[in-house]
Amino acid sequence: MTVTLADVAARAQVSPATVSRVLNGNYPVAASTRERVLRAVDELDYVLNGPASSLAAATSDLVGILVNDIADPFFGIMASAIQSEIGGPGGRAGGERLAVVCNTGGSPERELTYLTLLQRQRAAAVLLTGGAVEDATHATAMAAKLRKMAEAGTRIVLCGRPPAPDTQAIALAFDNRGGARQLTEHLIRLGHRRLGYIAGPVELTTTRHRLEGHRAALEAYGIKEDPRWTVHGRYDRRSGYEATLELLRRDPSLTAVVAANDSVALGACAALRDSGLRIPDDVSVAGFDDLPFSVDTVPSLTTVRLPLAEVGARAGRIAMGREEPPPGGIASVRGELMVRGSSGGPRG
Amino acid sequence: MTVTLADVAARAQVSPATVSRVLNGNYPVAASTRERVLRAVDELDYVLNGPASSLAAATSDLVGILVNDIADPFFGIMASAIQSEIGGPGGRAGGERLAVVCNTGGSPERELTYLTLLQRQRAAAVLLTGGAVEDATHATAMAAKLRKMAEAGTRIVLCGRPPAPDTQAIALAFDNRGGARQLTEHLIRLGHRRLGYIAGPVELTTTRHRLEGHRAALEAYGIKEDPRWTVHGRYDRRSGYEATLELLRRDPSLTAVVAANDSVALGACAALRDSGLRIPDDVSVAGFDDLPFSVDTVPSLTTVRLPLAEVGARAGRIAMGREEPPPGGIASVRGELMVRGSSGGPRG
DNA sequence: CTGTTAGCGCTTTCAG
DNA sequence: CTGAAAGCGCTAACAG
Repeated sequence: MTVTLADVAARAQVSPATVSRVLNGNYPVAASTRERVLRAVDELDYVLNGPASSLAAATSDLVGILVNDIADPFFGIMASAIQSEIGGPGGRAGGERLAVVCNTGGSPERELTYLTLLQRQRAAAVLLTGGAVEDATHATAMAAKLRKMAEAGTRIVLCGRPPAPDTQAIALAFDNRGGARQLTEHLIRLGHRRLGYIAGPVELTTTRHRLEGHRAALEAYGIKEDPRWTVHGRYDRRSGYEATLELLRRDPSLTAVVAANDSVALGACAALRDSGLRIPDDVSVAGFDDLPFSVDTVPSLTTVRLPLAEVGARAGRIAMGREEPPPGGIASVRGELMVRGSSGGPRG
Repeated sequence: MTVTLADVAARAQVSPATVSRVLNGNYPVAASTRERVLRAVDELDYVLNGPASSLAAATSDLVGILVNDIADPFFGIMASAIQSEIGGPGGRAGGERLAVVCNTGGSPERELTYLTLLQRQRAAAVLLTGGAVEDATHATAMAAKLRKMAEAGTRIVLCGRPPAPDTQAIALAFDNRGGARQLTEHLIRLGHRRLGYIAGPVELTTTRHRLEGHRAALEAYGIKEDPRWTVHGRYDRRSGYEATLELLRRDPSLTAVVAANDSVALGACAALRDSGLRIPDDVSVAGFDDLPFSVDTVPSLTTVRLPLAEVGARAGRIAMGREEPPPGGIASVRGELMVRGSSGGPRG
């Protein structure tokens, strides 16, 4: 029914091995023979059987990219960059690699499930993007799984995610702490002393690091933090809206709101406006990431730019073995403070 | 080295066949036996070999989701919804399905390549999202490939994409034409007579349909279109910015700008502001899709809401055979006009 | 440069 | 309910 490599071989009057060789292009074959095989492939409309090929070769062309939220451009941009470096020729069997992105939704279970699925497929590489969930049990399970996959020959690269202990996985991490600190210091230098902070979900490393950077800045300037000034939420617009109303309720005298990321900042701006407050005249707002829309908000958003595409591309190349990993297997990538219209001196 | 099903069988003192049966759960096995096998699996830390399994069974748990631009929330939202319906239990071998998204970048070649890759993997289903490229050659190639995949047992579902002729693929299409028409009619009723239109790439169905709807509205109101009023670009912010400047250059008397989608509208707003024009006092702006950020722009964006998540979820269920396809295999999903602050009566 | 020969690890009749 | 045996379609030594 379905045409196999043997059919092609018969038609081209060569052995199956030869067909395999021209298809994989990793072995010398006479030009005329290749020609004949290729023609047969074409005439028969033959498609290589991936599973059979992977089984025999004990590797596959699958590359998995795990993201926390595929609907968030933060991940989309990284994933896109990674894929662009992986998609090209270079895999086995005809060249192309199948770079696929898996959406964990931020759930540790789904993350592990996807890894298992990828492990089953004998994936060539796996890239994990964005913050990790901080939970001892989960971290242990992840480390064990990653180690096992690495042993089985799967390359593991962490992209925009902190290094995983007990795993010799390559990590290109963002300096969230440093970026957050810079951002808050900028606000403090403008004269702000009462700053609200909208943090992400408590369990994420990204959340903790950014919050730590924020607090380090406060401390450096001798500002004592009021517990009412911090609210936790999710990394989305809606959460930013609600958290801002909550902050305002707790302390209407805040002069600045620092958001966990740009989407949250967007919601914060909306909440402030709906509360009759002007930005930045009454309250300054700052985000994080510098997503594409951030320059277009009104006023445009002060934020920390993360080189998402660059890091994604680099991670992709490292995963493909086309670029040297950073020394020690770990690199910290800094963000860049982008001062824009949403931040100004405090009112009064 | 790597533990196989045979190892598990030995340890559990049963035959490989039995292990396979408990793993796939599609065959009666005594509870006590199952227990023993599961324990062995656990103790040995056994992971099913996907390729081997797929080869023997002639199917796989892979489900592919093709998107034009993974960095665009339009696709991210659909992909996320699709995955949430597919990820769950229900696949072979332990339950989970591997739902993966493939980024074509809008390139016909990459689209075809991904399909071939998915075809090789004997994917269980493939979902194609967003507009299709209108090119006779490509359309033919696509149709042929889709047909072949369908014959091989792969379910094909088009999500937010017009039906593919000569393919009995299920299609859940968006009524882009109707939505665009409504939108432009809204503007016309506000009094606008000179409307610029920023279209997407010419080759996409989405672009053509939206433009047709826009023109139908103009015609219905007896407005003769000036060729200078239409500019083509890409579906992103940058393109919207540049196209708007171009429109303004061509005809400074425009009172409204209709954008191909919300991202483009965002760029249009920025360009208008940078040109010293107020929205909507001097120029009204409208987008399409109603992405999450659109309600937060200033002024908030008048647009057409597309039920991306709902359609994605439905497509996912249909692909999994958990929901009946629409009658005739084709459904047209309407958008909803969202009138917001960016549209008002023309100046003067 | 090309053919032959064994499997890769799992599923699935077919018997019991 | 369980076991034995025969492949699934391809790759990779190993010889020529």
